[in-house]
Amino acid sequence: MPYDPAAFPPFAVTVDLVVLTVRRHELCALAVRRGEPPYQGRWALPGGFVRAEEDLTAAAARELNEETGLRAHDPGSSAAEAHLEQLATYGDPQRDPRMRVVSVAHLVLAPDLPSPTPGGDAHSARWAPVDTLIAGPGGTGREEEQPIPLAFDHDRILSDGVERARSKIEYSSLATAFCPSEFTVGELRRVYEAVWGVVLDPRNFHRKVTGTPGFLVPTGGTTTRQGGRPAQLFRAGGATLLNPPMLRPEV
Amino acid sequence: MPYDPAAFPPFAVTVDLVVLTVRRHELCALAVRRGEPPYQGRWALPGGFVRAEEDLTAAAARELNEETGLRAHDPGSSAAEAHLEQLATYGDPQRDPRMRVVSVAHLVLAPDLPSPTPGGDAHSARWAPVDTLIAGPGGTGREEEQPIPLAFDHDRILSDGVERARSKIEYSSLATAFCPSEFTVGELRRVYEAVWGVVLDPRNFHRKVTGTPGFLVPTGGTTTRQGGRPAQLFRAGGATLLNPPMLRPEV
DNA sequence: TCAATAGTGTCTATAAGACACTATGGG
DNA sequence: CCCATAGTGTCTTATAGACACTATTGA
Repeated sequence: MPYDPAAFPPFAVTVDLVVLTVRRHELCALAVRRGEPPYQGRWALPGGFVRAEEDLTAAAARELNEETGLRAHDPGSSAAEAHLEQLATYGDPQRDPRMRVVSVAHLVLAPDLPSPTPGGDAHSARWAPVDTLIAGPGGTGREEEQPIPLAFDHDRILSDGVERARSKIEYSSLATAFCPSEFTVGELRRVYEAVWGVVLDPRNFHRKVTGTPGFLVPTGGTTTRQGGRPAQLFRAGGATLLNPPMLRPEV
Repeated sequence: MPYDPAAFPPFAVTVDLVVLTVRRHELCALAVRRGEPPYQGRWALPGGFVRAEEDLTAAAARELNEETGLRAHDPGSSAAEAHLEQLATYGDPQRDPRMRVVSVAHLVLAPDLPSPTPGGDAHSARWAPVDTLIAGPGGTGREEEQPIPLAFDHDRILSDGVERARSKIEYSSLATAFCPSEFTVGELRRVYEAVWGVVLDPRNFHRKVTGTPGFLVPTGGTTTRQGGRPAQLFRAGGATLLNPPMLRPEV
């Protein structure tokens, strides 16, 4: 196992971001339009090179802030917060036609942003329902149309990120990362329904989440922003792992 | 977002392997002794550079075969099989004092090998109980001694790999990857007990695993290699996800 | 008034945990 | 014989899912 620093093959290392949010009861991902070849004009995931003295997580957080203005889970910051975690690394030798690029993909779960178009240098960025970006498990995209594939291997990265988010809200309290800092049980339920693409029983859901210690902390306030009877407002509690988990309906 | 191929900072990319097995009722990991600086003489995880035209998974499988002779889940091969999956990527700028190295760690779950010392070019390799390599959650290693830290950030990589294995056997049938091709329910239970470090009720365990469709397929044979009444032999079934999952006792 | 959502209670089926009991080999 | 492990059955308790019912707002 000779470990010769001079003989290593050179790689470029990038970070790509799967940024997910829930808008209008739909799971949406952030996509940017490529302005140059390869894949010019196609939609892609945001991302960029890791700098020479930069940690991988720091690079992902920097790209996220440049694209959306979000800060990655930075307590005490005035900027909006989002959950950031490493997703997986993609390094097929052919994934970029120009050179050997290894991309460390990260997953971001963000609350619905007030500004529909993110700021920063991403002038041609949009939130797109994931169904319009990638084909669903049934093999068909929304409205019976096949979506135009994303650039590079970003279809696969996005699919992996969506599946990670879908499974992770089962056994963790991460679904609250899609909500504003104060939210109602009904709003949290609509997050689950949008991410999983199912309909949940409001009464059993209420009993489940309010009965799990540490999941939700009541703030004392109420809101009628969803219409109907005023609902209690909650903040995310300290619990990160849910035991027993939320059960995703199947079949 | 300028994407200039000529301006990227050069990285070295390696794969590191967390190879786990169960030997004598203990969860063990493969460790190799470093023969050169840095960290000369210290134990480390096996690994090596990704070649210029090699996929990440292929590089991990190659390193695994060089170190242990195992093949990664290659049906139809005569060599022993093991489960291989990507674990996570580690890229702290300071993790290797010589240069910027990004390591894509992989997790391997292997059955107990007949040869106690793996072959290949790893003359100073050993299977070590994970408790003797890293401190447990209580902050103490086995026998009240603090283990000597592994080279680089391999303590953290090994911890992450062990935790991944512990949680993954809850909701998947991956525990069978630690078993030979034919095994008994009792042998599978001892795998769970070794990986989780707990004692499970043999009767409830038997009812649970034999009642989960697709988990185990009886081969018709029996064995008395564990002593006592002859036990049925099983092969791993086609199911990969267990629903409902195995429950890890807590507290 | 009605429409909408919030929230509670009750029943049933499923499954986990505890544990008594029987079965079948080897020394 | 005893001892080990394999395998089955039974009881209790926790909880998911279905769903009846009440509560509180705005239009």
